[in-house]
Amino acid sequence: MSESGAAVRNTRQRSAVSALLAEVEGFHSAQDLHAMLRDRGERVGLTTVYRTLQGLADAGEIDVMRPPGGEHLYRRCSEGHHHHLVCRACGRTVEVAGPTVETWADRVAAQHGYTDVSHTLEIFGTCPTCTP
Amino acid sequence: MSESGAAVRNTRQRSAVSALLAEVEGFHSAQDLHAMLRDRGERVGLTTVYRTLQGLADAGEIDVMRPPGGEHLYRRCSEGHHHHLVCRACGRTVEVAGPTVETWADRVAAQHGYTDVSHTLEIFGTCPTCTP
DNA sequence: CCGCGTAACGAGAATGATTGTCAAAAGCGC
DNA sequence: GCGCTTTTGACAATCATTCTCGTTACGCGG
Repeated sequence: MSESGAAVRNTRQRSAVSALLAEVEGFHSAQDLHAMLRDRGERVGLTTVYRTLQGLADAGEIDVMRPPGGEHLYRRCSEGHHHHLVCRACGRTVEVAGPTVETWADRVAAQHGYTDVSHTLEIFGTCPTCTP
Repeated sequence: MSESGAAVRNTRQRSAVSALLAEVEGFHSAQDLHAMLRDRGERVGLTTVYRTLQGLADAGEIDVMRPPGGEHLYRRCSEGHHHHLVCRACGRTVEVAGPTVETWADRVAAQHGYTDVSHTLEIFGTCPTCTP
């Protein structure tokens, strides 16, 4: 019921999604990834892609971003906590670490008595290549 | 066509939305605000609420937040640039200023050659009242 | 004060990503 | 190999937001 059993199974579809995320670069929407899998010949349902991505996100194995555009974007990222510097023209992404920010956020939250703190931070700009 | 004329008109509906935002506290969704206006007896269309909110957001008079939940939340905030510390249980919000973060973000972006930099930052936690 | 041109309004339909449903198929332990 | 349980997947449902387009009314010049 809630313990002892194999709570997570190893399925072909799950592997396919993981493998794909390991290969592609940059952020992609769920529908994007679904289309790529289909092109590869993998038969995976859209519903399953969504479910798998949510699972991976919960497990902390991938990062989720919600750009102003509206769709969720997923990406396989390096292990530690970090943030993203995204070009708003071409989408090029740079991972940046900001220990100062982490500390500051925790401190500010603590000052107000908030616990169980998390935060989201995205930086948008125009990269050198896209600058006219 | 594009100049000299009154590009923006002063309508009853626009005033109503502004007035409502001036009174309420915390973040509210567009549909939320629309319902409140209706309760007040103001006859304003949902479409107009969306349009007005977008306009105010573009003008920088209100802040927009995109919580994991999925809907856009709007709030009348203090003038300067700042961020939000939000309780994920009761929604209580604290405005916080983070000069360090601003500087850091600009510097990091500049190091990578990115220009025209902006950023979004939200801090989530559980406020003292909601802590078990 | 009156009338006109144009921006804003509003009701409903359209859009489109995400989530729910439920019968069928496939893992994993035995 | 067998059976129970999880997972899958096609399709429908949901729901916030956007679009359309005829109607309304603001603001200004006359």
